[in-house]
Amino acid sequence: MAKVPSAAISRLVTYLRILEDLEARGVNRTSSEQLSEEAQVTAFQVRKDLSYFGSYGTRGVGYTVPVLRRELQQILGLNRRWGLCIVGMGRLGQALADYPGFDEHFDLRGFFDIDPAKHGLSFRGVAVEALEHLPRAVAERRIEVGLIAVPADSAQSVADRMIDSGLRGILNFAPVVLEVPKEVAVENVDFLAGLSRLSFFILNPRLREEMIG
Amino acid sequence: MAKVPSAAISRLVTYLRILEDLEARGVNRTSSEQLSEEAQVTAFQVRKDLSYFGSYGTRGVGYTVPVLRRELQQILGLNRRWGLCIVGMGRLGQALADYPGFDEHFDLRGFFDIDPAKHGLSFRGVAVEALEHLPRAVAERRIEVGLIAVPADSAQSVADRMIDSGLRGILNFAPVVLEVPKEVAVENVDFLAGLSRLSFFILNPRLREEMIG
DNA sequence: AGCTGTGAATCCGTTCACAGCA
DNA sequence: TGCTGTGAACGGATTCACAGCT
Repeated sequence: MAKVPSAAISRLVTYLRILEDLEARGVNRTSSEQLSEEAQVTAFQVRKDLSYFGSYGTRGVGYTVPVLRRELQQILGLNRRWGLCIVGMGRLGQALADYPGFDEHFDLRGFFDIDPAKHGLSFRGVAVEALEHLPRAVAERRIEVGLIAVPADSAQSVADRMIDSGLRGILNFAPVVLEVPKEVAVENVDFLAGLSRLSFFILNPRLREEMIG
Repeated sequence: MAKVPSAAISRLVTYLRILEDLEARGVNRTSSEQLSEEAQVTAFQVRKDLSYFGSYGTRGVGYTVPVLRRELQQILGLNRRWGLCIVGMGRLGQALADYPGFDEHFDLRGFFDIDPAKHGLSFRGVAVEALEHLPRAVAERRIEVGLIAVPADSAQSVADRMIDSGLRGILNFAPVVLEVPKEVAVENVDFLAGLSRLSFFILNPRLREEMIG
């Protein structure tokens, strides 16, 4: 299964979300056409994206919602729950700690902060700890993914400690380009970058149209 | 200036951030080489990205930090502040309301929520209002960009009201694909999608390497 | 000599047309 | 017949080599 465009992975996440929604609404059968409308891509795109990983539909018929949902979960690794920790329990970290959306596929197993004033605060029944506890927590609680919610100037050092502790994936909310070894996966979720892009697109509606997006 | 890859815009945002940082540290001169290291792209990429918009450096010498910073601000529309409002003052909306990073280029001019219990709460000296006030606020306070921090199932209806109110740009934190007319710019900042991708990349380090990212 | 700026070449992702199967 | 699955064509983005200034 080599040669998958990385943008395809993002679209798989979207398809999965749509399928989970369809399934919750009791829909049993769908098609590349329907998925493409919901995801706002072409039906070609949907079929091609799926074909990188296998054949999950029935020709002449379509896809069975629970079947395709399960396959996509499997592909994305969302057929199991991942252990997650948050470093940086400022307002953003706290808001994320209480965000209900994690529950489906992720389990919050640790909160860390350098500020002693935060230690002992509790979210979802889990206490905030000193950052020094990170390595042990990662090992003992099977934490695989770390979420960085600290200011930009300490994000790199937090990332370093996460990697030293054995985390293999980092979700980075700080507006910096992290340097990490290639075996560590990083996703940047920098909403300030999104805002900055918005201003450009508002100024250049014509150009944005040409870019399709 | 037609034919700009849309990914180039994201990189310009990164370059700008690096330049602001260099300038704050008193650095006056830089090069495509230095910028490329910080942004983790190639120097070719940096020069090409800039060349879509003009020639801002000096051959044989490099770039003058404040000059290039100003040019990028101009291109991205960040040489002025944008009026911003947040709809959905749950924990995420509240955390964002207090996030200091906005200040440089954005000005929070309104908070809205459907829940009357939230009305009157105040952040940064601005009170939370009923969603019904949105159209008037947009017109009277020059609000250009709206940030959606509501649950997925009400995100589309909030987007509709934002567009009716005259907002031209939407930063969407809800995990849904919004339907908007093409003259409205949307950025999705869905961190759950980022997490879901992470799980895939952790499972497939080999494949991720092939994808470069 | 040195670093930027850019047309041309290459690479990669998306689109397409249609083959394959129910 | 109908919708999926996919090799081939296309187009857009990145890489490159070098021309252009200072």
